Amino acid sequence: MPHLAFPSTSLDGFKCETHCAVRPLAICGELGPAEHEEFERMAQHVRYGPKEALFSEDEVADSVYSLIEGIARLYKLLPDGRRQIIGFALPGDFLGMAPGNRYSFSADAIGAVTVCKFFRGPFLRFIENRPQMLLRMNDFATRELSLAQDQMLLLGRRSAEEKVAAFLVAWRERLARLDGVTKTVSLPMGRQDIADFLGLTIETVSRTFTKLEREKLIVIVPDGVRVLDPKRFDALAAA
Amino acid sequence: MPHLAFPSTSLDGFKCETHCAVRPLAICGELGPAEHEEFERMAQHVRYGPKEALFSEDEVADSVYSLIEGIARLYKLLPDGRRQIIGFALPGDFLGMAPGNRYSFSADAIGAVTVCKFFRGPFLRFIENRPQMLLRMNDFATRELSLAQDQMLLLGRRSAEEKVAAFLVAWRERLARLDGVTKTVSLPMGRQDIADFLGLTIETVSRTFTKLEREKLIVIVPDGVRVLDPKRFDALAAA
DNA sequence: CGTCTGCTTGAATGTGGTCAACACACGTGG
DNA sequence: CCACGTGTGTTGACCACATTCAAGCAGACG
Repeated sequence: MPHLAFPSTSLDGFKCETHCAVRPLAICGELGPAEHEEFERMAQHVRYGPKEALFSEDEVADSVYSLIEGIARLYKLLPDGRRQIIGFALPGDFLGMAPGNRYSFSADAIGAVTVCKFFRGPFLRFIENRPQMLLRMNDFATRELSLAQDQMLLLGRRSAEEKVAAFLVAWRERLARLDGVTKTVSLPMGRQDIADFLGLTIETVSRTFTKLEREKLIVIVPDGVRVLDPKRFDALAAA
Repeated sequence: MPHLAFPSTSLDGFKCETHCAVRPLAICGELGPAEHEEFERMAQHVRYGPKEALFSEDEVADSVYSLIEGIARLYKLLPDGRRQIIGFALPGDFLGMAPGNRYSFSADAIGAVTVCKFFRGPFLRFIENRPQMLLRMNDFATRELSLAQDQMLLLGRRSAEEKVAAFLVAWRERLARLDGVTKTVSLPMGRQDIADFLGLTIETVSRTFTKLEREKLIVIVPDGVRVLDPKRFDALAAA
């Protein structure tokens, strides 16, 4: 068993109004003060340590989650252990909607993670007569779907080098939404995670990073890369 | 230019109430008689011939579509022409929701196709105060997303043989929702389409079909396959 | 007939995978 | 302090699976 740094705990002192930097991006971003108050009362704020599971595939989906802080990996497994990471969740992302009554994938924390957790029943009752919330849910789902389709194109039709380049470009853009544009792209996930996201092996990912560095496109730094030639880089990753 | 068998035409005589066999599965499946009447008045019924485009990636997304009859392929292209089919749309499927104001993929008819076409503006106005419709849209999006995630697992982590087997199993299940369970799976799409859906080449798909036939798992018939050993077959495709 | 188009088959090639060794940064405990 | 773990990432040599390139076949249609 991997060590679980600290177990999930409810944080009573945590108030979304004051702490939640990603509020405008999150599912609750457009609620008025009164409604947000009510919404907030349904929420449980929960922390997870590195590698701790938020939920697992095939579990009964009793909760939905709004990620506030940290990064989670979302993945599916084959019976023999092969893993495909279907996405990385960032602050503001909404997790846990399932087509049936069970989760269709697993999610666990990469570093330390904080979420707003809602029980499915109350959550659904809250949104079911609020068209604004439903529209926002639709936007989220549509955006997720579009990202998934981009990823299908990547997985099915791009070479290893294109996969890595496209990943770095896309990841940089997602981080830019939160932190603003930077030249140094931080990569909180490990090489194995990147490999499982891109449908490659860890060795190929490692080799490709080195190759991109030899070609003077990036510099590898601790927990990230620095992009040297954004122009040429975007071209490699071009859609 | 590929020949366009017959141009899209509006069918005034077509009434959804009488003809639309997939009504219960479609987006409009839960509308009451009065609301459905209003909904129907916004719809344009349009037919497309083989290979005709319903819409294309990057076009302004002015319409949404409910597929009534026939099959469409949904795909994305890379600048150099590589294609990834992201899905096949069947009767009852809902198409054309985009994250921005442009389509994020292209769709064209495989055989003859009939759709209900709605202009985006009126459609959004119709649903925006109907939580029931919004919930249904959410269900559709969630289901699509889940399929997309399954496909990512397939594209990233399965071998050619597993891809083909999984595709046939999944396709058979989707057809079963419409036509009921059958041993003969009809494949209206060509080998190239299957290849572009599975992230393979046409040669590999063809070889794999032959291999599965040699192994007495399937028999290849005109425009489809007959599944001989469902047990062993499902095992190959196992999630 | 001849010419399409779609599909299959064969042989050669190459990209990414597998297996193995090694480097390096962390611990922890002697 | 160093020896010794472990986990993570890099690199090399070899190999296999799927691709590429090329040819051939069957059916549809003029």
